[in-house]
Amino acid sequence: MPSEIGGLKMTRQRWETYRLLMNHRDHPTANEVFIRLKEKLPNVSLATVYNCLEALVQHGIVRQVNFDREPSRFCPNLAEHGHFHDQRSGSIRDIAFKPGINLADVLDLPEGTVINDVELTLRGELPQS
Amino acid sequence: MPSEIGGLKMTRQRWETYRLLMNHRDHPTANEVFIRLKEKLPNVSLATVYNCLEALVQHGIVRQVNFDREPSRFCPNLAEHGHFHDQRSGSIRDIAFKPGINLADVLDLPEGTVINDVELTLRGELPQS
DNA sequence: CTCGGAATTGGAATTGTTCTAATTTCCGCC
DNA sequence: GGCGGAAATTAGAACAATTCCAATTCCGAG
Repeated sequence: MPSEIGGLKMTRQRWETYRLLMNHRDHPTANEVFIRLKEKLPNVSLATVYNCLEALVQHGIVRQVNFDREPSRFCPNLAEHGHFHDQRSGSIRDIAFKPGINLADVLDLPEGTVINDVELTLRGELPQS
Repeated sequence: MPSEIGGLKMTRQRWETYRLLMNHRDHPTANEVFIRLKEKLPNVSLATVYNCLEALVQHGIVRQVNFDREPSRFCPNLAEHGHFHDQRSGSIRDIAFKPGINLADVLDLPEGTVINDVELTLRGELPQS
């Protein structure tokens, strides 16, 4: 276990939370993380899961993704990207921008606007593959 | 009062809710709508406000806007646009796409994807004007 | 006018998240 | 190796936005 990531001191719980997100990148909710984490750390509490996720989000190590008012989901993909919720399967999939596209370039923002955070979510149906 | 809008039968409460959103387009929360609506309809209940907003959203007459896990806000601007939350003033402002830009064109989506809904939110600082 | 379905209402219930206070762990220093 | 203070973790209570529920009111067709 590294002693820190991105300036955040790693503890057992933070590290396992992070590893879990990196390992299956299926955008789990806090509660899903909690359930999975208990296999590794049987005494972990839900409060700790929230604490760890918040710490990771604050340090820019993972991103928090919100679909409407559903429970927040967590994503370790740090590249600028959106999220597509497939209404057929219920799954959530990362959506990249086309090469060379910068979101700020396609928006009609006043000169000098500072963007600190962007969230792009889509809902629809992916083609039956 | 029209008898219906977009297929939704208008009632006194739905109509006043809609008018209120159209009149000051400052992205109020359900609770803010409730407080304002009481001036016109003193006996209105918060449950009704939620019902009316839901009916309007379902019929595509207004849009529901979510910033993280904050209370939902409501917006009668139906054009495809994003929302910018100015961290300095706390205000929310509609952001149009640059002319000719279609969001689906800049995203790397599989051929045949159907998009039913898009939500784009930004957070940052608008220039001091 | 009257009946039936839809809308509205107030309050209770639900749910994801945050807070609190108590305990445990971590880490530099003796 | 033990000690002390700070930070992290824990369990459970609290909270806030929203939804549900049962009772009442409204509205339009006949």
